[in-house]
Amino acid sequence: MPEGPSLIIFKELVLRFKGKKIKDCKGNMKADLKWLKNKKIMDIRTWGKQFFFCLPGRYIRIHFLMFGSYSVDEQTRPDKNLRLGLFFNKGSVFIYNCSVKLMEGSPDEQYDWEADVMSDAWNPKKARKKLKANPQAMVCDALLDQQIFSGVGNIIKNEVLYRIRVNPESRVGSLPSAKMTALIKEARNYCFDFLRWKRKFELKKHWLIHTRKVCKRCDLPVLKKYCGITKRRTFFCSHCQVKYG
DNA sequence: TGCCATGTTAAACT
DNA sequence: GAGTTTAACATGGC
Repeated sequence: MPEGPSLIIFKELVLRFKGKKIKDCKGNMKADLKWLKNKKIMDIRTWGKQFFFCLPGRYIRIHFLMFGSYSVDEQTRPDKNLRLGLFFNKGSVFIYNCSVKLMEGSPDEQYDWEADVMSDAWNPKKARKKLKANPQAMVCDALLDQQIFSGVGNIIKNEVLYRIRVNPESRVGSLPSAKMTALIKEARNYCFDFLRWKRKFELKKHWLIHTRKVCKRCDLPVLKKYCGITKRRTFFCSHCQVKYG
């Protein structure tokens, strides 16, 4: 669930509640649930891996973390682990196992939409500038930096680096200009491929390196290592992916 | 069956 | 106080 493209699918699923009033709400989230009652959903947005129900003067921020899940128009009663359940005149949204917070203001004032790889406002030049500001960072860490590539997660990181043939432990500042361009371009491109495959429930089928044992290009064993300061699971081919810096 | 993981925050350390 | 490590969240897949 958690990576950026998956949030787009969720957003599309609940978009019909935009403009609707919350008739009732339930759940164990740490917030004043009563306040939500009778509030109108002014807008529904995402920023990377974060999801927002915008209300007058406040917004609900949902982060699905690693295991978060949702269901829309569930026919049965929500189970006891329900974090947040919103009931409308027609339909409902249930959220489980995730971080839910009621925030002041509007997400518009608080998030840089140009950093969201799934957004129309995505600004590759700005990403390049941010990358150059921290040249000693490893590319595997840079791709997971939500301030630069909001929405990119670990699977996307691995696949992007394999696509552009760059070793995950390369230093950002040592990348040739063309590779830097490819990095930024593919980070977004892959997210849209991810989205397309995810819709068809065939995401895994398209993984070229993530969790694979053997490199598809050269047949050598794929390396698995917990790279960078993020120490996330990283799969790569040391033969096909060039190390810079 | 048990371990591990698409993620982030905050507490608990040094 | 700073930077770093660990715990917590909780479930499905292998």
